[in-house]
Amino acid sequence: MKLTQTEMAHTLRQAGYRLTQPRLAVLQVLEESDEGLSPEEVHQQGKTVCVSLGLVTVYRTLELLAELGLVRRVHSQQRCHGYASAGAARHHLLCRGCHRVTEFPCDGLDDLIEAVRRQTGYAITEHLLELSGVCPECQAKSA
Amino acid sequence: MKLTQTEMAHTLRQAGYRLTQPRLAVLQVLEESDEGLSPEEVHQQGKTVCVSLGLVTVYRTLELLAELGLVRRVHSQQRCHGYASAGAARHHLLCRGCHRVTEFPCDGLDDLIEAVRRQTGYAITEHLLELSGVCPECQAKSA
DNA sequence: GTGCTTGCAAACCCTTTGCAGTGAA
DNA sequence: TTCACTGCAAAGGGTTTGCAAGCAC
Repeated sequence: MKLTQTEMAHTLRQAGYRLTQPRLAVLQVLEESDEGLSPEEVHQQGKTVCVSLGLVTVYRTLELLAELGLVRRVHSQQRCHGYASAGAARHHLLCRGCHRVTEFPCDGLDDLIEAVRRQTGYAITEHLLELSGVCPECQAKSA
Repeated sequence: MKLTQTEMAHTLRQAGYRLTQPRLAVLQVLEESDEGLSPEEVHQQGKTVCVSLGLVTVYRTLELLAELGLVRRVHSQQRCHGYASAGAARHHLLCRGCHRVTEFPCDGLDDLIEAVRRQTGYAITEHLLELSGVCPECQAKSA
């Protein structure tokens, strides 16, 4: 699921924020990329969309967009501070070859979480599941 | 599963490293704590065990111990660079109240991973599953 | 026109590196 | 005794903050 500019504008407006070129640029970069990007990478690619884009603004924008749920933070062993466009799922599949980030449906997870809740007594409110491996394309390349 | 000093000494020796006071201190702190600790926290607590312990040594020791598999890196939305004593599992349950890190058995995960592999074609080599919520003790406190 | 937003520069903090003294084997 | 290890100090790099100029509304 990708977010359109219209949807984004609406979300920003509703939260009392303005729709600006830098914000559009950051979101566009994340939507056009399948990878989890670092702030630095977002800045580099964002400058092709909004020439005057500053790194500081990227940081502020990423924080804002993450707060609004328009982008999602991606943590992994390799790159700890990645950002990706927000889809519905919280489950990420990382390719260690090309760093692309894919989301996948994860039907069995709820049962699993329920089992853990029963065993431990925790009230579980969030989960983070990241699988990493090699995507079909990179497997083909290395073969 | 906790590691004893003897086991640790053996692991270090086998890899060609020396068993030193700072290394013992760092491991002891992580074993006595149920939380995922930041390098800074390990340093603070470690100084009660090894008075002269320096922060730099904590960083170097954590990296070494992680490499040897004696401690494990813990990533989460809140604290990105945490370390915890290594157990058998890779599944962590974080309490957002007291920051304790519990490990839990996760029987259904292999099936889930296999399903994702079939759907996506990825060769999945690693996984990271972190659940977070509120532990029973913290639930009781806030009640 | 108003004031939220931006970009630059500088401050900040966490982490890493260099080096001489120290202690484990 | 040897040399891996430590701790200090300083460098390094990524992130945040302050402020005047610039746009969205």
